[in-house]
Amino acid sequence: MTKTIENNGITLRMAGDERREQILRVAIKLFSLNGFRGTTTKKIAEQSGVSEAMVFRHFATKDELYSAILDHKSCGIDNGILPWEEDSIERKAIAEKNDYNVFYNFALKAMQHHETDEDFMRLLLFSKLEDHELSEMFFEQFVSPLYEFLGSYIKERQLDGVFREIEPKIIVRSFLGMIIHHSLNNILWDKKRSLLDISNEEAAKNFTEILLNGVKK
Amino acid sequence: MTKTIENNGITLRMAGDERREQILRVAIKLFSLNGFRGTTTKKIAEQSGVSEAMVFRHFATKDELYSAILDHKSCGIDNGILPWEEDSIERKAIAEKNDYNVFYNFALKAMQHHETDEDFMRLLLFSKLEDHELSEMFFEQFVSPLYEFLGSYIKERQLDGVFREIEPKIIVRSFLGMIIHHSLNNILWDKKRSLLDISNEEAAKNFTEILLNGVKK
DNA sequence: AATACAAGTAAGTAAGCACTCACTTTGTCT
DNA sequence: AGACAAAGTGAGTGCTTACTTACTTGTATT
Repeated sequence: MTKTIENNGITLRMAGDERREQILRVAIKLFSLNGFRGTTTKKIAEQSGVSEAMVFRHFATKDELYSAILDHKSCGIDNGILPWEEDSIERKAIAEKNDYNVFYNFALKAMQHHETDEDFMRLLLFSKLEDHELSEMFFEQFVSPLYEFLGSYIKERQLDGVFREIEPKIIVRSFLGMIIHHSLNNILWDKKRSLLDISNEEAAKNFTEILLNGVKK
Repeated sequence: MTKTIENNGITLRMAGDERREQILRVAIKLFSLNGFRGTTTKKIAEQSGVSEAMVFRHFATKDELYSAILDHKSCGIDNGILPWEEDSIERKAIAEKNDYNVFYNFALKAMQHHETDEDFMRLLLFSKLEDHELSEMFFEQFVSPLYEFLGSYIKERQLDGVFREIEPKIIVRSFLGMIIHHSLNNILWDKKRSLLDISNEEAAKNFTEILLNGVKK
């Protein structure tokens, strides 16, 4: 077993697994900032503090390095359990049919997550534009189940006679549109919040109120 | 004056201006598909049916070619007049304070435009991620005035006592979120409409109804 | 202390990139 | 017909890229 040794604060040697993970972290950061094509293996090596040869010892090709991100960043999915399924507040709100809490809590958690993982949002956008597999995987494993989840709650509330008879998927799209577009504005287009500067709580509250008043009977 | 000559359907020689515009059109297409970094001057030359040297006769550098797009694609702005300002239906709806028509017509026109100019949406996304100037320009010349336009109508209707007292910009963001997120889904994430397959008219109708019920007193 | 193996590197290679230059072809105008 | 300018090219340039090879260094175990 090799051990990490420090000398004047500069790491000299690492165990294989540690180095592998470090290179991966650097790669994720650079891919999210500059895209796949805009990131060179040389830059990845430099920022990892090793020679380019080491990058290729751990990952046979640049493509393999990209693919390894798929395993590392599992789209926020914990061994098959989706984040809204294991959120106790969300589950309670659904059980109680507390519409406001269901949508407010979902929106807030989503926007908080976007805020703490800007890299992933940029990675997703790049992967779609540059035509890599990450976006497809995310769509199948995350977005599709999400439409199912929110859609079925809305259908339930329509049967309860509380929501108007609108195609549930359109309601889901409207709500996700508000949330995702807002996050995209904050992360990408208007980082300085010159158009609109509100807290996640305020945004979640307003989006939820507009949606619920919009679909309630 | 040179003239375009055809031989067996293959264009042999073009006037300078014609060739310049053709190269620009090809470049726009390729940049929108593969991004700036993903597009080579060789490919641009090939698809334009000329040698690489000709590309550099018309545009000194690849960067200059990108910048020329800014003049060509003026973001849908006709010498300073924004599309919603010259739309007669929109102006009529605003004069009559017909809320449904104001929002429905805006949403429909926007989504129709997105549909016919997918290239521009991809170009915008790429330009933001790859950090080019196009997105900045679009933001200042188009998005900012749009918030002003919709925001001031909403404020007016709040003073009329028809809309609830919500920060107008939040309402604008909610509405644009529905529209843009829907277009982005259609163009980028879900081209096959596997999640939701509705016409622009249906989408505009539903988004408008949800928003107006959401903000009306 | 010797060994053995993993971590690490310097210095490549071939292909691809943006960009150049010396040159040829073509249409127009006297 | 001959001169001239503009349209067009082939064969480069030097640089960067992903990836390789032959080699050195460090350390845990015997």
